[in-house]
Amino acid sequence: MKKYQPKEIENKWQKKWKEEKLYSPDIDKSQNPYYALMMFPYPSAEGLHVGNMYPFTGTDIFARFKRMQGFDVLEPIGLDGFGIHSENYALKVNQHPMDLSKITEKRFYEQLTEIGDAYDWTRTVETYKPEYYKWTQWLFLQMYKKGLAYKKAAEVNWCPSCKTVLADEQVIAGVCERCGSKVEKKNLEQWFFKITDYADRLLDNLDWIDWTDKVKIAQRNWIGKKTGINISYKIEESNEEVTVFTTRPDTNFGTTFIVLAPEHQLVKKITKKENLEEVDKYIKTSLSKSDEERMAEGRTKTGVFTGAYAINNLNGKRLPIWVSDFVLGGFGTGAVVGVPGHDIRDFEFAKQFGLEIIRVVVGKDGDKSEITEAKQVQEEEGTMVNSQFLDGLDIHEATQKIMDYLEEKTWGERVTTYHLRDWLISRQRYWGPPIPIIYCDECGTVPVSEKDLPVELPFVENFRPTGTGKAPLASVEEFYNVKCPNCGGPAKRETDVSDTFLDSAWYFLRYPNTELEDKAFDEARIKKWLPVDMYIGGAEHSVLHLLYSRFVTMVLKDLGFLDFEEPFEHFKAHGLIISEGAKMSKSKGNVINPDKYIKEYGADTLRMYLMFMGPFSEGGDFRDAAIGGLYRFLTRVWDLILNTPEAKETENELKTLNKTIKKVGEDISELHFNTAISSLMKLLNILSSQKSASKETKKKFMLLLAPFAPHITEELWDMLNSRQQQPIRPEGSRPRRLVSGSIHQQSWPTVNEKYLEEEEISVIVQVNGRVREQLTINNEQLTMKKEDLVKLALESQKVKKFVDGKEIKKTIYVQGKVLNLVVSD
RNA sequence: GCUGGUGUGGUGGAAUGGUAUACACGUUGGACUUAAAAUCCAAUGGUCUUAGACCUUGUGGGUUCGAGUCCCACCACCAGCACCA
Repeated sequence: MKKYQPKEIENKWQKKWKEEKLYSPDIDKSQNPYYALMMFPYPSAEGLHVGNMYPFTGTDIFARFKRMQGFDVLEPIGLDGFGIHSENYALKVNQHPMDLSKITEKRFYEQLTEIGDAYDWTRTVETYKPEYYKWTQWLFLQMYKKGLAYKKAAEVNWCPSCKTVLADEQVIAGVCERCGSKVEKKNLEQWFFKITDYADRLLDNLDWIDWTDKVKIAQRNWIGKKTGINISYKIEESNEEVTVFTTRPDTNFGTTFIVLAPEHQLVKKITKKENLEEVDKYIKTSLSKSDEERMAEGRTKTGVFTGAYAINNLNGKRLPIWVSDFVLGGFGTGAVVGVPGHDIRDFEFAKQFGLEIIRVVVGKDGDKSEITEAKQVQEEEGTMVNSQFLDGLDIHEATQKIMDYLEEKTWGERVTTYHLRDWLISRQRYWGPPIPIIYCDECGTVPVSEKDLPVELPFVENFRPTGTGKAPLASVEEFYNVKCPNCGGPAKRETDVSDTFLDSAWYFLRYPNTELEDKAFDEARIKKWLPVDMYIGGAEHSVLHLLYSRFVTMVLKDLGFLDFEEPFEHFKAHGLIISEGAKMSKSKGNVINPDKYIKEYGADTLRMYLMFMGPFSEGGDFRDAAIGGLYRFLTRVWDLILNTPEAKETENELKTLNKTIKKVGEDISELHFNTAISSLMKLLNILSSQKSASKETKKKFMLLLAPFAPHITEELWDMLNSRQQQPIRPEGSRPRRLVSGSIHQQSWPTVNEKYLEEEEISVIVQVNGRVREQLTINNEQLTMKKEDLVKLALESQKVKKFVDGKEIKKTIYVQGKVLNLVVSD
């Protein structure tokens, strides 16, 4: 009797699958394409931990299921090895990223092989290889041609530790997404992509794409579309006007002051002589404040009076103009109206400096008194007061009415603003694709010609970031000194590299096209394989990768390269596997290595354990306490298939089997792997308790288990069918689909509806909503009248006991489910 | 502060408004064994001495014949955003 020894069988099949190219669909000839993709990973040389393994495994189960459903599944893999992440690690271990990437790649692919994922190993993508980043640079050029890539000087986020600028999306609560350092502001000239041009489309499409809701919500919030109005005020003793942006013009009769951002260009023009010194001092200190200092200040308001006044057109009220850094230069018009009665920040500011507070809204608490405390500040709801023609209106009605009024008087203009900013893509680092731009004194900014791509990243011994605002490539003369492609005169290359998120913003287009050298992608292949049918990944990329990819896809559509504008019509976010209550990280020392579990129990057990732990969309805390249970399950499966006598199938067996086929299929489709596994366990329990199973049942059980535990099922399938040796195929030919071939090329079993019907139905009998009895009725009795059923129920002593001596007031019957008798007390 | 989400046995978790605690782990008892491991069988939410009854899905209300599920309020935790006007 052969024992279940995972180690022996797993390596054997992994090798065989790879040799036979079992999971490589014919890209050009596939009739029924299905593209299943797990979000592009950026592994480090340290290897994957079980938290990393988790989403790969779930995606693989789903993809294997789709393959068995008859699709030609493309399930590719690759890695994003460029970027700060990999470079910082290289710095830490003091190795060159170019050398390190080779180690990382090897280790990563080995680990994914060991876990048994069904990747198409013939078409991998690695972002740091010139044959890939050539096309990343090509993408930059397309952006440039379309006028969507531009260079400007701006206040940008600077990470002092990574020594590079960062995109807004990469600054999390004021710290660098990668290293956690406090981010500073720096004024630098940088390349941007005009993602804001696509804000509305990025927002509107969210209505129809099938994505995990919380990710859609995060994108909506990030795009942050708001409609409001720009109102202009005349400034006393001046020809200037100040324009403010507000979403709450309804409260405009409550305006008592105006505040400008320190960098607002009007500040210098309107400040009175006697206030000039103080204002200058304030601006200097506030602009030199680091984000850290500003955060430390919290909500405490600082500010300074300019001495100037604006006039409110509505009521002629004089509004003192202040300067404060709670107003952001980069949002709206960089100026706000101060309505301290109905905006908490304005209230704090007014309190700080003793400015007037006027109530113009009464909330539902009915408080009409003077506003002296923060808790009286009404922001969300209420009725207008002290506002002339707005009095008595609900604030939302008032908002529309006054907007109409202000526009009619030409004192204001409705506008839409966004939280989304343009995507800053320059990085002053080494490990990325050089931005393909040349600067010529004569011709100005000249894009590198497409035929000259790639602009290869040279091997630079000292790749350390400089911290000067210039990239390491800026000290490599042989790199940056070039001839202008236009005039032939001396010119210099751009020495910044692009953001690694650009590498990953289009990789899904490359997978079906990896061997093409003369184009990024082939039109026919794109038509066949894209958009991605199922995309699975982490919710942490809601506003990074997922937003950028959508933007890039839209641009490529507008340029005529694609015929769709949403790359991922179905996106499901997976949960996170944490450890000891925290995300796994080397620094916390809570990383769990999968290798030891694979060694001890095998990959199949680990796969199943990870999936059984809880819902895939939730993740969970990894404790290995229960992993033995899954190993036991697989051992019992082994025993069932090989050592349990075959017999004619029983009625019960067929019923459970068909129920399980239905349940497992539905569950995998919805990524409910944990419940799919539990129903497989139930099936096993029934088969082992009856101590026999038919050959057909055994086979179907194997098929259902195959996506979860691909090795053991392949081995058992092989034994069940006493498969003959595969004929030796000519070099490079594709494996034929053989009837007795791999289990992973078989069809998913179909449900026989006949066995889903129950001929005995149990109806529960409740008295006053409490369960008292369970009646078993047959199929014909299902349609019996309520009255008859009540009679039947009353025959039961258990029911009688609770009904006797009481009046039955009401009966409710839900067919085949529940009968509730309502009796008086 | 804002926006989402979560809260169920000793543990991970399951439950289209209709038998709460499926499945698994753990624990206890038993079988096998000289013994242990492995395996198999049984029990396993709580209270009351048992038949049986009552209680139980974070807390408090509500809707309903019937609520873990729907509504309101609150508490706790998690995630994302945040001086965005």
